[in-house]
Amino acid sequence: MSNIKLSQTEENYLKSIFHLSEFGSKKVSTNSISKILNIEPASVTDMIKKLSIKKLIYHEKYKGATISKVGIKIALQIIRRHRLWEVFLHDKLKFKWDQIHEIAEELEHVSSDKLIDSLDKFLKYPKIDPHGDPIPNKLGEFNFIDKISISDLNIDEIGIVSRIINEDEEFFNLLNKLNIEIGTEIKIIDKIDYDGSVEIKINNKSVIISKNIAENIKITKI
Amino acid sequence: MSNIKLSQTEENYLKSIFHLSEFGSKKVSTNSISKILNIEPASVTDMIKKLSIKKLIYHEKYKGATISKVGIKIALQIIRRHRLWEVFLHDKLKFKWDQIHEIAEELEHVSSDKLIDSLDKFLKYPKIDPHGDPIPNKLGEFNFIDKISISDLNIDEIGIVSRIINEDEEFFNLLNKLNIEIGTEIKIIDKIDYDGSVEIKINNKSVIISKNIAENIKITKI
DNA sequence: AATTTATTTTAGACTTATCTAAAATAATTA
DNA sequence: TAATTATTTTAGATAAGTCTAAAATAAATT
Repeated sequence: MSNIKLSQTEENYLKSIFHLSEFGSKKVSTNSISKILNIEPASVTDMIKKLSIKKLIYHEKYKGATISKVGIKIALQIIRRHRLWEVFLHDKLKFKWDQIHEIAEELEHVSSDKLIDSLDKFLKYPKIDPHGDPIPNKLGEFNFIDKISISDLNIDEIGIVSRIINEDEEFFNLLNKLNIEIGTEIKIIDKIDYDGSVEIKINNKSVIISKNIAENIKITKI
Repeated sequence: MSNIKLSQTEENYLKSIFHLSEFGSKKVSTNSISKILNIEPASVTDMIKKLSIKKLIYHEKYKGATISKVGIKIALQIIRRHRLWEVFLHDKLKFKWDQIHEIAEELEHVSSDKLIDSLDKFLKYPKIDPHGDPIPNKLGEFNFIDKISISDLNIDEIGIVSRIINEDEEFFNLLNKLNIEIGTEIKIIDKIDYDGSVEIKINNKSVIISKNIAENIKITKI
């Protein structure tokens, strides 16, 4: 299998490149990696060379990087590890939704496959993490995520909250206050043309949320 | 508290020095660290200097190192993390006794205190790890471990297995075969003068074990 | 006590991952 | 399209952690 042993740093670059490439479909610029990882572009160039040599990405000078098949496969395993640990932290250790990401960033680099498969089993093979993001299985397969947000529903339509984009503590607190979590049923009461705000009903209580908030909450239409 | 953030490498050195010093009571030689960590003496000297500057150890040129109070405190926290993860791997993920050490070596470096305290709670504050070693609490306190082994008992005395020294797979398999685990009651039937072998009774079945085996099994006399 | 052996340290080099400053290339705009 | 601006790469430097070879010191042996 993916017997290429990568350093934590290489894993972090690869994961970022995968995310930026939107599942491998887009070229990724040196600058965008630089911004996401908070590392100078010159350093990014060095690592791009290194990952190219290992054939995890392809790279043409001055033209951005593309992640390879093997690269995608490895990235998905890192994401699998990250999300399984998030489930563990949230469900078992009772961490709050907004505190799990940082710790999972460290745990995801622990390299034992057996550990991850045992953890997966222990957690009963979860399909999504606490943010609603899908968890790849050991083959890298996963369910595609919902692409529509509350803003995309029409009046009187109903959706189930499936994913939270923003991972800030403030956003978490807001959702708490609104009684919104993964699985919450939301009905659209009104859409305000003026600024894109949306009036929604949750547990029979109606509130108005801003366009920005509405766009950060992905839903499955029912 | 111990807000000094150490690298994984520094943590590993400190842990080794702590173990070699026998709870801080003995001077530790450069060579002994070198052997335990499989790193050349010259490199060990460099790290000794580094840890000295941070006051985690004291060091006089050519005279060995002594671990400091602060060093001990930090070492105990690393050991706490290691052993709690071992309990998790063994009890929750159902790893075998001999497969947990290596993975715990990685997990112990994940640095969140909140993570470890939550894990401790989740595991119901265990006092010993699967090898029978004591787990320090968050203040670094722990129960002292038994210092006598099967060899130290006299004929007709009874002990409870409290700790397994040797962590090899072979030794694990042997114990499995003998039906010996932490908590097993063992009675001394005979001690063979010729080579120090010991005849013992486990669950009413009697076997003879070599001196070496007997010395690797610590017990609490009852 | 003098010599030999073992241990520890110094000196200098290498790798990984980073940086800054400058050069090369690409993209944008006037 | 020429000039300006932005992006990317190169060149050279630095810190952490390692190495080998040689020097310094300590311990053991004759």
